[in-house]
Parts: sequence; structure tokens; C-alpha cells
Amino acid sequence: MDHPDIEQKLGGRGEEEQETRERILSAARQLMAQKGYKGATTRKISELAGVNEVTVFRHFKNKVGILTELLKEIMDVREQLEQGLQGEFSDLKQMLVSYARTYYGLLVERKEIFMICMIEADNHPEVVQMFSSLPMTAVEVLSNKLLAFQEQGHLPKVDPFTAALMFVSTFFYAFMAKYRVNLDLEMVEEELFENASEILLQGIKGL
Amino acid sequence: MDHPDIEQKLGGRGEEEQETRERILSAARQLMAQKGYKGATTRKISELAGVNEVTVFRHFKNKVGILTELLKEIMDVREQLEQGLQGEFSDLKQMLVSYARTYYGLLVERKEIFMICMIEADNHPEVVQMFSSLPMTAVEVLSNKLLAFQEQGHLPKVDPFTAALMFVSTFFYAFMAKYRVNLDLEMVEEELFENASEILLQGIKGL
DNA sequence: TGAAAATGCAAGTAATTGCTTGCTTGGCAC
DNA sequence: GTGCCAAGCAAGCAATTACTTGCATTTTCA
Repeated sequence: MDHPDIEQKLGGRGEEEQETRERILSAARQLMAQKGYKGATTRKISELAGVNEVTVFRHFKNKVGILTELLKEIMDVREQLEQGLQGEFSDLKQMLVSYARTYYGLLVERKEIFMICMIEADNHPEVVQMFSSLPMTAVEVLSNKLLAFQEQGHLPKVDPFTAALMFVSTFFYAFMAKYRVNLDLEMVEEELFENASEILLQGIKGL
Repeated sequence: MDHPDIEQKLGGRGEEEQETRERILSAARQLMAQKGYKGATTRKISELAGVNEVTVFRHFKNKVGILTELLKEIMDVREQLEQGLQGEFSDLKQMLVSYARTYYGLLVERKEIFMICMIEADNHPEVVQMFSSLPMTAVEVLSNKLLAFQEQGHLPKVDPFTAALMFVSTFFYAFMAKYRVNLDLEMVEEELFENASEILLQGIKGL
């Protein structure tokens, strides 16, 4: 038995095993995002996963073990963001729209984990470290790109950091409103990407 | 004894009493913001407040009683935001800077309560209602103001909602970064207000 | 089929948590 | 003084929580 964290699927079987483990993780992910770490009791997790509570402890050393496992899911954020900026774009606006899509998509895709991070920031130091990576990474990556544009003479002298911050914040806010506060923004996401990109480029005073 | 929520300071004394009550509230505010509602145990609250645990229950019916009391502190947000837009401004930029100051100041002033709301959104329905007021109210208020400007012909046809969302998000993000994730933005707030207002108006492509 | 591995079930444990009760103490007003 | 009221103190209580142990049962694969 021990802790099968190491063995992946060595023997013939391992599918069922991963299935159970995955169900536990999924239940924990959902509950912790909703109720917080403390609110997600091991009993509730096991019930939602449809397994006995003991099984949870057979798969994970303890409750924090589950959390740390979940946290691994946001490790590769920076890479993904940078990758989203690799391609060639017809113009600056297309790049911004694309970046918005990537970032917002990333948030939605892992909404539970991000919620957990938001909620548990102060309680688990590991979380802070992991979490701080995302919001500022997103700003940094875009900021650097804008700076590059600027140095090529394609942009006048505005503060690229502030610009990046404004842009990224917008989608974070929209994300939070929709998935945390359950507010309807009354706006299609794609439309928001377009509008925000336009405004960031031209300003509201227009040309 | 009962619950002195009603009696304010009728008799001669009542100062000491309010003092204790205030210390309890303050401790709870701090702890709940840090550790969440569950993490802020009544024992920890009493310790931080420097009173006996029983005293807590002499002042509040139960633990939720403390929370609901704290939540009252964000009821008047809309008014304050609208008030901040009442005065006369020399130009649009000054108005934006002023609005940014008001909004950000509001967040900082009541950071603990807002943190509690963020954390506890799903667990306490009353919280959701209270909380949803702020973020979208801030957007709405500004959005309406921009719309008015637009109707007066002072602004071209951009989506005022998106513009307001971008603007408000920026300071919310900055606030979260500083007070939740403890990230240093390496930027003076006042400078951020200026830069963001400039960008919102002119865009990064400049005139 | 048969051994091994994974899961279920029953029960329990020590710690924590929200909250109560009964009693004492100390300060203020009359 | 005397009576009142807030607060402290000691103790406890019932529920919950993370986690364990021992054993029976099922599933899987060779």
C-alpha cells in the first residue's frame, strides 16, 4: 500500500487506481474552491468522491497532501502565457486579443485551483508562492512584450507596466465576477477581449 | 446582560463596554480576514482581543453574530463612490484620478472586510449579496458617468462599461496584489492613478 | 484458480470548536 | 455600605475533525 504517489501505472493495472485517486482530487478541488481548505472536510471529500474516507488516507498521506497535489496544477503558467505570445500577429490589437483569450482561458480552465489560492493565501505559505506567480507573471509577460514594441519605436512613451496591469486586471476582474461572485457581466467574453484591446490601444478619447 | 446590541450607552457608563465590544470586533475582523471565518476560532478571537472567551458570547449571540456585525461596514459603499464623483473637475483626467483615489482608498480602508467577503463568498449567502455590491457598483457608477459624458458629445463611441471595468479592475488588482498576496507593485499608488487615467484616455498608441 | 492489491466497513482516538453554566471579582452609582 | 453590571475563571459538553487500526470483501491480473 504505502503511498502510490510514486508508482504510476507500473503493473498491468493502475487505471482503476488512478481513477479513484483522480476522483478524490477532483472532489477536493471542487470543495476546497467552494468552502476553503478547512471547509472541505475529509469526510465531505470522500462522500463526493464516492469512496470511503479511509481510502482518501490510503492515497494521500494527509489532508495537506491533497492540497499540495492540487497546487501542482498551476506550475506551468508562465510558460503557457509566453507561448501564447510566440506566434506572429498581423497587428498589435490581434496580439492583445489573443493574449486576453489565453489568460482568461487559463483562469477559467483552472478556476478551482485559483479560487483555492485566493482563499487560502494566508494559511498556507506554499500557496502564496505558487499563487503569486500567476497574477504578476501575466502582467510581467505582457509588460515585457510591450516594452519590446516600444523599443522598436512602435509605441510612444507610456508606462508599459501600467498598461499591462490594466489589461490583465480587466480579465481577472471579469473572471472573479463570473465565477466567484456569480455576477453576470452581460457581455460575451470575446466581445470584452475586443473592446478592452481597442481601448487600451486608442483610449476612450479616440483618435 | 442579554445582548447589548440595542442599548447604546444609556446609563452613565457604556464606554468600557463599547471598548470591549470594539476590541472583539477588531480581533475578529483581523483574524477572519487572515484565516477565514472557520479559521478564526472564538478562542483565538478572545485571546487577540485580550478578553475571556465567555465575554465574546456575552456581547454576541454567536459566532455568526460577529460576522454579520462586521458586514455592516460595507453597506454604504455606493453612496461614497457617487459622492466622490459629485464635485466639479477641471477635466476628465482629473475626474478619473479622483475616482481612482476614492475607490482604492475605500478598498484599503476596509481591506479586512473585503478580504472576508472574498474568502467567505460561498459559505455565507449574506456575504455574497453584500459583497457583490462593491465591485460592480464601482464599475456601474463610473460607467454611468462616462455615459453622461458621451451623451454630451465629449466622448466618441466606445463602450463605457468596458472602459469603467478596465479602470476599476486595475486598482482592485493592485489592491489584491499588495494586501492579499503581499506583492510589491514597485509603484507609488498616486503614480498608478495618474498613469492609468492617462492610458484610459489616450490609449498606449498616443495621440 | 489464486495471490496480491485496492477498497469497504466498524470502531475508535485525541484534539478542536462553538457554546453554556455557576460562581467570583471588581468598579461605579446611589 | 449596598446593589448592579461587566468581566474573569474553571469546568464541561456535545459535535466535529483528521487520522488510525483491524478485518472482511471485492477487484484484478497472471
